Amino acid sequence: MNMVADLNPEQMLAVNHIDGPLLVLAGAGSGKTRVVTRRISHLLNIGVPASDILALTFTNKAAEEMKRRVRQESNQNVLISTFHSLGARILRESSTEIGYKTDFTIYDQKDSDQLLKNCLQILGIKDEKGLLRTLRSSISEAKNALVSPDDAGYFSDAQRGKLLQDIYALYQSKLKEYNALDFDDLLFLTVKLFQNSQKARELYQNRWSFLLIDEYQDTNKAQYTLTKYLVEKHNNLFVVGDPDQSIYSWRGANLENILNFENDFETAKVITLEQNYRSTSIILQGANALIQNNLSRYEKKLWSDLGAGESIGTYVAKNDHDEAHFIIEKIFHHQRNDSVPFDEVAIFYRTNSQSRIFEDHLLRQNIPYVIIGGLSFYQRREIKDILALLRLSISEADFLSFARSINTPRRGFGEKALSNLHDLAEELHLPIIHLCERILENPHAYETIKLSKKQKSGLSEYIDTLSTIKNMQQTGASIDEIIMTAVEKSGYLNFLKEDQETYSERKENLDELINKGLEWQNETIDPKLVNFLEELSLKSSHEEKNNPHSIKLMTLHNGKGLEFLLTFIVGMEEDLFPHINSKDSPDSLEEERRLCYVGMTRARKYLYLTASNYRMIWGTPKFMRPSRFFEEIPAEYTFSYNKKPEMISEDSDMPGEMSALQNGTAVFHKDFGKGVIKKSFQTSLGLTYDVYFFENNVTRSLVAKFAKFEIC
DNA sequence: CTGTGATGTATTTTT
DNA sequence: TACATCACAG
Repeated sequence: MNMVADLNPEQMLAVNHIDGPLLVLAGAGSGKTRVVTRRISHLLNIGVPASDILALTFTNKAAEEMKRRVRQESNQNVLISTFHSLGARILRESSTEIGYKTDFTIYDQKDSDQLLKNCLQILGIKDEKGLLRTLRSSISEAKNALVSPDDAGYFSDAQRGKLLQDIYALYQSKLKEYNALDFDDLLFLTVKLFQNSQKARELYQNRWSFLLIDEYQDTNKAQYTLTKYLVEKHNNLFVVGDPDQSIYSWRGANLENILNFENDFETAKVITLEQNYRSTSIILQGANALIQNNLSRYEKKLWSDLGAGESIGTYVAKNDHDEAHFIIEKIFHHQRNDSVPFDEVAIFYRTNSQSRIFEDHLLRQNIPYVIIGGLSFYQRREIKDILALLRLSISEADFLSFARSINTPRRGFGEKALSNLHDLAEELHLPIIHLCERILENPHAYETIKLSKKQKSGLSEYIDTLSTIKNMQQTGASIDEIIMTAVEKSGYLNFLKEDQETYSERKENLDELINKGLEWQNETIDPKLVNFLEELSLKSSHEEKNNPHSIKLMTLHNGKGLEFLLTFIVGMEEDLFPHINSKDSPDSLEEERRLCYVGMTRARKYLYLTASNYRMIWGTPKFMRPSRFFEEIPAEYTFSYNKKPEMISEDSDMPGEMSALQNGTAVFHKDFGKGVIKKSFQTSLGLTYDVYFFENNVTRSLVAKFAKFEIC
């Protein structure tokens, strides 16, 4: 194939680049991925061995896509992975150098939270409201900034700092005791490894002589340092990114990394891609106008020759249902008039919790949809329970997984029994499973542990299951068989049957896990359980079953890198987007704006921005004001679908305007059914009724001007 | 140890 | 709303 025929001059320059550092400043929709994959293909064409090349991305999705394209273009397999899985790969190879065993477990965020909770308990600190969250993010922040628990300077600020330092230290030592790493460790410890071991450094510097990095604007200090080490010898670094699309500063991303590229890498060249191949001009100009409001920014002039196109539609709805209704109407409209298929439609929102109302409406209208990201399959209880068992069969010291699985089904191990076991294991420096085995062999050898009959038989069954699983691995049983054994022999399936309500759903999920195992088994060269588990931990958002004709719902963050013919950004209200937590600092406000920019530039032809005047937040109604971002897009690019008479006038918000219905009036509500008014009163939202509904036997407070009920 | 119902408390974004 | 934690009874 001709590698350059369909490229513009700048893209061509980038693709043909071979030696030395290069930064490609690639605006939204400027063909970034194509440039990366073509450049890989070009290197392969001129004789660079595939094994010399390494490409890094932030998400699995991006890595998959790139792999697919490279395979298509050059028919070769190049190592393309996320930063985190690269870390895992390196650390497994060199685990002993950092004091871990090679089969370490990888903890996801929920696991980390649990461990952190245990640490607080050990230190006798009670888990006040936001403490756990704060600690988790502080520790994560520290690791991403390459700060160890013993780096005294960092934790200077008085008591808080000392507390943080203590907990961080304990947390880290527990991880090691359990032979487990958290997500941040995958980067942090890899950097540490390189800092401390010249041997390791050289090994990996020699392994890859060409390094490519996608979304470079989102690198944090750990990733940046890792990059520095990897390219130190050959200096062939090719990065692409767009400062305007930097949306991960809360994960430690440092915009300076991309802005300082030319200083960091002395012989660096820079190429800017400004032609957008995705969106029509009006959409692009609207997005450009918005992002111009950011002060700290490199000016870039994105342009498109795809024609002016449609105006950006805006709509401020009465309430969240009205907003959803508007969107569904538009989806049908474009399906009828422009044959826009469902899979070319995306709804973007700021927070995951916003998906629910759209799900309700889409379901009601029979529109197929998929939620991308969101609550992951692998976070479900039954999945985590089984995975805990599997992990333990590999890494026997993983107390967290032990605590999770020993009592599902109930085997009589409660808080007390667990803490006794934990203390003894710690004291004897024994992996928890080894300790259990010894106790079973010689029940009277340990004073602190007295097992009841139920506990004894339960534990011995449990250990038996584990060793069966271990045996199966050694004798090369397939992954799906192993999972099936874990589910059945452990008694877990029977345990699930106790709750008839949830049984079938949970069973289905486990079946899907088994299927996943089978698939993975078949497409992997050397299928080992450790690797399967690693992939699951690192792939938090698993791809939904291929549902080719469904519309996509996702957070704006999840939308990065994607494009859709018809795109909605919803919930564009002050305090929601921009989010309330971002309002105190100009920097984070600018990041919200970049997020909006990312969302807008996903649209190819049709873009709608919507807000709602009124929405339920945490079960209570709230008035909202349209986002400032509306005003930042010049009116010449937009078209408002609000008809004047429908707008809620300021006056109608005034209390006392409506006269109250009498108590005892029978009403009918379309969601709640028949009811009767029990009380009427004024609130800040105006006239409000307490209505008793017969169907559900509940009394609800409904604001008169929003509630959809009729008098019967 | 286990099950229950009451109570309170939090929602940004992800590898 | 929805989930985790807590108090209490069995």
